[in-house]
Amino acid sequence: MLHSEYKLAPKHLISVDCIIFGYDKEELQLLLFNRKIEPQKGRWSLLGGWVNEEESVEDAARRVLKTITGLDDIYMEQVSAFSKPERDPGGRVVSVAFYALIRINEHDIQLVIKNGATWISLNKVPELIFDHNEMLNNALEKLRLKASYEVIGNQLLPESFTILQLRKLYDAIFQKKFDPGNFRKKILSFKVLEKMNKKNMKDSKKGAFYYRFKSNAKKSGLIPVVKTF
Amino acid sequence: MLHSEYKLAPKHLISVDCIIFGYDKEELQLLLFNRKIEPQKGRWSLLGGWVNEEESVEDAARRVLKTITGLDDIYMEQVSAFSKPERDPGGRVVSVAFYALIRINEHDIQLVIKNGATWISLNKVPELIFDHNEMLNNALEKLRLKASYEVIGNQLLPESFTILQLRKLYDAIFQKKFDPGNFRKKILSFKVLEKMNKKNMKDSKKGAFYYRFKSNAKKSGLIPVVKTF
DNA sequence: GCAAAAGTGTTCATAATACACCCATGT
DNA sequence: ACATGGGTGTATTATGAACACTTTTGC
Repeated sequence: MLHSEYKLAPKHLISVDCIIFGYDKEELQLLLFNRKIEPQKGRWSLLGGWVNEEESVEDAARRVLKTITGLDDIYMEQVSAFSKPERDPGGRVVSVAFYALIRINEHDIQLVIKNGATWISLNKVPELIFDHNEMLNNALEKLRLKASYEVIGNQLLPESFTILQLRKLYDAIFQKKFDPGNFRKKILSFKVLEKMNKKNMKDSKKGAFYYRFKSNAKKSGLIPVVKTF
Repeated sequence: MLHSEYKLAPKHLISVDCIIFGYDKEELQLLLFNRKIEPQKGRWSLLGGWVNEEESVEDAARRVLKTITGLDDIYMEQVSAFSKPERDPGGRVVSVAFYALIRINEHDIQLVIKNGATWISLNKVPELIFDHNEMLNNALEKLRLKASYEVIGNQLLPESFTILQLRKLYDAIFQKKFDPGNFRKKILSFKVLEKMNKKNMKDSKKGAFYYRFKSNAKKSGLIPVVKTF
């Protein structure tokens, strides 16, 4: 492109929308906002925000995530840009969607409530404004793809967790029941988890060892973690 | 977001950049532009263009692809949005990258030349302006992922092609040699190709049947076409 | 006859799947 | 005692990788 063209080119509003996933009560949860004021009062939406002059879309997403959850260093992945001219009735806005994974019990729940946000289980998600349902579906697809090829959970589960908890997370993500024995063997074969000297005595009589992600764990590349489709 | 906020929010230039892949001479080719004028004269770049007021980024990409190649209905996939504030020294521009697959012999080669574009083999790609090399790498990764999970080639090869041609395309994409027998069996097992009553007598003495993609072919989901990583 | 790709078949190693089975313990 | 998850083992099947082998035909 030419320098001279820069002044002539049209400018656009750019927003970010965040699909915020958490995990609680054996289900994937989504942080949603119920609009308190017109327009669109009472309708549900994702967390959104404008992109400022001197920031990347990633920085914008981190900024809005921080204002709502109080957390820095949230794990995020870009989903896609959404840009149909009519997607937002309020004006022509190009939005870049991100999904974020957060530990549901570590964020500032008061801050979240104050901001009018609610955790809603994935299979109870209502109709959302604009193209937010489409964004959610794209995000879920990306999350599933990621979970297929590497052991995820570090950003959704507590620091230490049992294989049962991890398996139930996978059950929730893929909406199917994984075989306990096979799942354990497969997950441990990746050698990204380390067994701790602590046992969870709450969820079973025998007690299950806690595991945590190794700090130096490398990713698996394209070796399937689970076969799901 | 609120209606009232729309007027206050900052506006940005948005561009699209296209990573245009073709296949010729047993190699993946990339359509690149050598700048004829200052600034950045002599340097190489991807095909880019501004996004207009009333069009989606996909429409913008299709539009610039059409002006350069003369083709409608080009196969495209969104790669990612690139938005570091300093990525373009000419100004703050958020760019959405797309990769496109085109049949290298079907486009208007005169139009391409007139526009100052050149096909360059993937392993001879020079340093590109801005973050265009990064865009290319992201696009290649996406293309490889796609080729891993479904039989691609419909958009890169001629309408009818031999298994040898398809295998060489895969060799080029993954920069490795696939075993002829195993590749044939695996590809045909997906049942997305149909054998034609025509033989290619050019590339072998015995002659190889031409195949083409079935028009109704369904995608494979997550069953690997080839193992590559 | 040789070379080179076409096309099929065979063998071996590895991985996924479906279970069986014993363990530990709170109730 | 028994129910429940923890954890390990195993038989069966499916898949991938390596490669042998036969076919065809232009040179």
